[in-house]
Amino acid sequence: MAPTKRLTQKDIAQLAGVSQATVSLVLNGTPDSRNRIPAETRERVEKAIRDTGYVADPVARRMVKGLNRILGVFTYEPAFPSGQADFFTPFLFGIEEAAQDKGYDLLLLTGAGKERKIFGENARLRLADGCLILGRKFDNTELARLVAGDFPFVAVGRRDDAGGPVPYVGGDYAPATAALVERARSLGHSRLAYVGLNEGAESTLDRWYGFSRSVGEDELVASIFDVGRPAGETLDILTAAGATCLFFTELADAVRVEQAARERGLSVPGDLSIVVLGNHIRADEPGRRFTSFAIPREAMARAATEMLVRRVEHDAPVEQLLLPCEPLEGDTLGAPSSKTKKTP
Amino acid sequence: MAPTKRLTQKDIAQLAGVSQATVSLVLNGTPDSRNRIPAETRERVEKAIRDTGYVADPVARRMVKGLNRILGVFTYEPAFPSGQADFFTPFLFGIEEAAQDKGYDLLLLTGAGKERKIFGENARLRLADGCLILGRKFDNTELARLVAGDFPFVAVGRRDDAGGPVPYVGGDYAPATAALVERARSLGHSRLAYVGLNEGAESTLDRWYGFSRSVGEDELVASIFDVGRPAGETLDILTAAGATCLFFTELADAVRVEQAARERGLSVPGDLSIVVLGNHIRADEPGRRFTSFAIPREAMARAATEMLVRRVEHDAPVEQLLLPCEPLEGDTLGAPSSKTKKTP
DNA sequence: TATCAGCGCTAATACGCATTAGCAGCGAGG
DNA sequence: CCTCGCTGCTAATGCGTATTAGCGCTGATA
Repeated sequence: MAPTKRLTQKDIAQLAGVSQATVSLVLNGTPDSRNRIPAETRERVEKAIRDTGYVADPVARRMVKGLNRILGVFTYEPAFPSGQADFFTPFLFGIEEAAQDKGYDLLLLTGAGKERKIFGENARLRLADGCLILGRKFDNTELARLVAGDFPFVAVGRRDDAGGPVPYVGGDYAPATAALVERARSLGHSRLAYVGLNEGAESTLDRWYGFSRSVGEDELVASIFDVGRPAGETLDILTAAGATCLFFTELADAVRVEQAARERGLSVPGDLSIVVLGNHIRADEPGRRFTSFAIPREAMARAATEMLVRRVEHDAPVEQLLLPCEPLEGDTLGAPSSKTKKTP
Repeated sequence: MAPTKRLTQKDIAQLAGVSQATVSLVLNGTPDSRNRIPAETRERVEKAIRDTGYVADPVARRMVKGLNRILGVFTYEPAFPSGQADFFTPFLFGIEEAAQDKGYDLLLLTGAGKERKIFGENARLRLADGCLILGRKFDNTELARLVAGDFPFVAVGRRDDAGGPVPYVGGDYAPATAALVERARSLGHSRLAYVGLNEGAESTLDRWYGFSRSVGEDELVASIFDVGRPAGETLDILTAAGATCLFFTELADAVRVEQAARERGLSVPGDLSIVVLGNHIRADEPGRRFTSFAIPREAMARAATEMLVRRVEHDAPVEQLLLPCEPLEGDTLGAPSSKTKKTP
């Protein structure tokens, strides 16, 4: 049996006793052409539309021209992870909210059956008027192609140039990181350590730059440019170097090191301060509240959506926006004690 | 900057010195029609395609095929709540997974700007090929209209008839509830109590029916057909009635009553057993693990998506599917003690 | 030699919509 | 009486593709 037939303008036209063209005019005629259709006729058409719930086929509409009031959302990883921390949820919430405000629906590109690629067999993306791109890790080739092309898009999260400026809304990690360094310094810390990658994604780089630029030559007593190392080993290195305040890019590392420290009888922040660069999802678990800064995910997503709408509707120029990250007090940063100045 | 004109099959045809139809046949002819194009010609066409990097316009492609490969997702509440428990996430995950499998994208209906209604000013629903409907609470008028219409849809969660059978995938709460009652009975409980609504949503009714049908006349010693009542009051009533095992539909009620019980020196499940009818999101918090049953949300969503695809593609008949809910052992159901048989 | 069956390809059409040109009717102005 | 312009609509077209019907040709068969 054939799939259910879609309702078309022809059907509406028949119901209202007019031509297909008239239906189209009623739906989206310019003020001048619309004026030429008397209220009586218009109402007949509108009634037929209301009765049937007809909506113009986005595909046909897109073909002939113009906008669908649909924003594409492309995620490099599945948008709704089953396990634990859901990275995308706050972003999606912000996007949904802004899209609803602006009167757009969202098209979630699923990566249909295969690996997630924007440009695949099917540039299905193009059904939407424009597209938001999310993901921990972007494919730079694709990004360059997007930049080169003329399809409106906005990245959530700062992205480096890819053959041209990338429109984005990101978090301003560098100053937020610097502010935390300053705060540690003002509490009396002068022996700092950094644990995290110093290369890779832009968000990672920003943290490292923000840190390294605000830290004095002799303040940085140890760096571990790696993540996921055994906590004991990490702690050995850092305490041997006499660090009094540890900066982590990864919450997981911080959690483990904090635990290891306690097991060795070191109190946090009494004997050792710990700072995490950026709040991570589900950091709001019972127990420790790490000193950190807030990543305004929802606000980023809203701003990105609004930026995209500007680009779609008014062909606005490329914008790049970094939103400030407020410091999170937490309870893992305090004044240094003399006890940790030397390895026990 | 003038948008680069999109490359079309006509361009390729010109380059290869053939007709547009030939290009299309080379790209996606059936084995029989393809055979009729000699290798020499095919290669000329393919070379032109390689040289130019031509890709068929997905929009035109979908247009002629009549299928958009888009599934609508309508939620009666915002899909991504910022606060606390996110009801929809597991559903959305299942939907995304199944849609990706089947090669569909998802259109999140935001209810563009206004109150969420399927049939509103803007019945954008029909943008998609079919639609999944989620929500704690449905609008029955709208449901009836959907049933009467010919737009393919599937509800996630059982829904009663609305002028006709509603296609759905739900959780089979009644037997799961009955199984928990049976389990309590086999542990020796003979004085049971029920706390929750006995009217309203189908999911609520199912629990009550499953409970009331499997409970003997004299086993049910107390019922509170309400939710959100003060815990102390609830506990007073139930213990006065001599109940040894309490069944809750709402996790929140159970949590508060359990706490109240402990404050009165009653141990759970030592002195009082508590059962929650259905696992709720974030029930996996530290502390108590209530005895309950698992609602297979992801599986429900996957099944619903697949059902919808069947309806969209093959005009399959209405199906109604209930998925089993596995019991969750938990630690709040144990053998009754004599201590609770009378109010202290 | 007339016929006919492939072969290799193309013209034509449909998909659903937006848009433009323009038709029929009518009252007003000349 | 003949335009002219306005009103209220419709026919026709094009978007880029998939698909079908069918054309002209060649070589084999009757």
